Amino acid sequence: MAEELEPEQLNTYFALMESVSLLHHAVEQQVRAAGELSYVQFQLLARLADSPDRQLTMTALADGVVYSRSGLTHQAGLLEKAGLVTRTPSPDDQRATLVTITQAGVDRVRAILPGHIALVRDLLFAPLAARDLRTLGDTMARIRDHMRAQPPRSVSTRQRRG
Amino acid sequence: MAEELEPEQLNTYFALMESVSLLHHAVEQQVRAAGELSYVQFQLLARLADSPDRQLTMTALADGVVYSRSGLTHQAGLLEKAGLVTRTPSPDDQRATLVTITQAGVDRVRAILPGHIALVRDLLFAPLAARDLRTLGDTMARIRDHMRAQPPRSVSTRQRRG
DNA sequence: TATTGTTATACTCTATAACTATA
DNA sequence: TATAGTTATAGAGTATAACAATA
Repeated sequence: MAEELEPEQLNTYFALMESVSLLHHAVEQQVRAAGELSYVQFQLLARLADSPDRQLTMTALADGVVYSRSGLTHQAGLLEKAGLVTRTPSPDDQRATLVTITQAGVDRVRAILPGHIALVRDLLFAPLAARDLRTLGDTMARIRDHMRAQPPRSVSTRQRRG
Repeated sequence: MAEELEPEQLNTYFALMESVSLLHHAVEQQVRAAGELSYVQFQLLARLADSPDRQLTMTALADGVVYSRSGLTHQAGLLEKAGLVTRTPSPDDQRATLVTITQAGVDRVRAILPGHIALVRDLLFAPLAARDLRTLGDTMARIRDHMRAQPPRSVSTRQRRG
């Protein structure tokens, strides 16, 4: 087992991190300009808009987007204050909070989406052939699933999700 | 002429963003645990350690890592206060500041690197075959170069064409 | 006891604008 | 005039720990 990454691995790692950093920076600006939301807030709303009944529990909503409970509480509070979501106790589990996107929230997502899609297409997919796209999608899905399955490493903080 | 992303594009976009988000979160923790640095600080030090004469101007150092001058000034100040870099006026251009990594800075990077490499290998490369790796590296390099070449969009103006 | 979520708090990061100085 | 960098400052994001309520 090599102690180092192969040069090819290192280059791949760097290219991946820089590309996504650039992409993230660009979409962050687009989302803020088109809808006055942070990217995290946009992701939360987009998720709710795509959910059955347009609602999710806090825990389900956090999954994959946010890494601390209090962070989500904070963001949900901001979205609620802006009238984009409502929070109600869950009838199924009295501990849980159901977050529901409002019509204003749906409208906000719709206002952001066309420019967002255009930007992602131009920045991320423009230089890819159809075959590259398929391969990239397969590879990233594999990596994502692998990472999701990793038990959080020994770090002091306890991770969400179980 | 599609107004939307193909489902395959959407899935690829999501898988890419979530994978890198998970990876970023993991390496951020590793870097902090092993060397008490943020990932940005680690990137800055690693870049300096790899540079000729172990030094770069502020502008060159910022490139690709940080998106505002003041942000870099702040980070460089923290690194300097920690004794990991020094800042001196450039002899070539009196306006420029040369940032030089100290031996303590090099040692810090070396303390972080083995665990960092192991983590990236386990999280990112473990599920990839040699062929996948090569393809991913090529694709991400192409995307990165494409994004680097994009003129920064004026976010206030609507994107034209596609 | 474990889980869901909130609160309070503190800290870091980032960005904008005004500024100095050099080219 | 344009560029390199700093300062001041303000706002947003995130995480920790303590907490209450429910399972």
